[in-house]
Amino acid sequence: MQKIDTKTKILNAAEQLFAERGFADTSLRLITSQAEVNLASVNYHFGSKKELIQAVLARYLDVFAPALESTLQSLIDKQERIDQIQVFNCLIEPLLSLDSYRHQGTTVFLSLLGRGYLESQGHLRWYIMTNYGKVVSLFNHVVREANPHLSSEEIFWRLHFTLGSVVFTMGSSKALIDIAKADFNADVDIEGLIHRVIPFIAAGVSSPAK
Amino acid sequence: MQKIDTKTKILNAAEQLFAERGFADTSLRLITSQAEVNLASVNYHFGSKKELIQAVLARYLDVFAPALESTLQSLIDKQERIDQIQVFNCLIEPLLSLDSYRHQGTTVFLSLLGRGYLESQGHLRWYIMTNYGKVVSLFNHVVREANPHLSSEEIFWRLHFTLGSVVFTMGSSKALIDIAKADFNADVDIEGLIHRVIPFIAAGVSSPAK
DNA sequence: GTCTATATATAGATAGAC
DNA sequence: GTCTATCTATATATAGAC
Repeated sequence: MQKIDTKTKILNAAEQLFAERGFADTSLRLITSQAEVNLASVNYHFGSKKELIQAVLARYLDVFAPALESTLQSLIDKQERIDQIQVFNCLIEPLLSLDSYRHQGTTVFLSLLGRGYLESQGHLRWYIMTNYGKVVSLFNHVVREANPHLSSEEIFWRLHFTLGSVVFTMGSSKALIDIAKADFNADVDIEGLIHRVIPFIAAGVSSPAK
Repeated sequence: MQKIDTKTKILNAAEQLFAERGFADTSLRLITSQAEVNLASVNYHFGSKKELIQAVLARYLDVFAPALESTLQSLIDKQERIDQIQVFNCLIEPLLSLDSYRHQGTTVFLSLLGRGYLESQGHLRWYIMTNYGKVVSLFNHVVREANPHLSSEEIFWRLHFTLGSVVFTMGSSKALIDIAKADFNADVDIEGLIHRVIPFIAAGVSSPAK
């Protein structure tokens, strides 16, 4: 049994609860009792609940953003002509590697991302563009290369439709996986879900302009 | 100036605030001050915040569900072979008619739906299936007819991806429309957004099975 | 049905002993 | 760094006068 410091215990408990219940519905008392630490330690280590939320997200983004940048750069370096499906395949490994980084890391990260967008009234979007704008731009650029028939604006919208599919599904993935088990006797895990959603969004993004 | 009763004033204020800020972040005090009614009237008319949330959703679902059922039934009656894009076109009129039913009704409804799914930990899903299960099943049935190459399970997942695209985009539509204006000098309204998302989800849903 | 006043619970945050 | 105890604000909900 390794010793985990208080700061990490708080982050671990907070990310699970935030992902499951959302930010507003998760009190500091719930987090600290789950983490088995003292209530006051949250403010000591993080200053406020808002800063705790940022720290939880940053821990994932600091792993995910460089990983995605790396797979995208490999794709760019490898060949001239970039194929649509390859672009989205670039997401798979960085997303799934979060599952070995943290228990259920992929689901947690995507849930947090979705909740952050919907609950924070735009603050998260600003935070991500400010701190991780480089890889967002790179992803945009590569999608554009793969879809020369689409305008920047059309790509802007379609990438948001994509984001919606992914974060909404992952945000309810626990419930959906249970339903799939009950109704279809199907065992789906997060990896299976990602492999289902990639063809869906790839087809949507590269569909002919209206 | 027509006279609006207290109950309706509360519903009108609540739906706007719930759609913009989410359920947990919207207090009864905020609702009643916006509605210019007394705080105690919420409990008098609705019993509790939870029942108010249900009433807000029910007001939309009671309009939307029969309208969708009607357009789907027309499609079934009209012809033998059902085309994929026609199925999703069945959504357009029932969704847009909410905009004349209530100010920004389409956006509000889809925001509430998305937030309900993500914030209520499955209660809303149960509520919808219990009270409006008939039209959900009908929609599922028609999608299946239009996509005989897909299994029920595959359709189950793809319709959730679809739902995610729609509710996530609409839930942030105000911010996204602002960004589109700033970055692309594009004027997009809710109708334009729906006409953008329909081809996206239609392509995704009917894409070849993996 | 609508109001004031208040009961009751819970939230985030902090002071100060150890 | 960690604890107990507590401050302060705000939440939902209700009792009872009008």
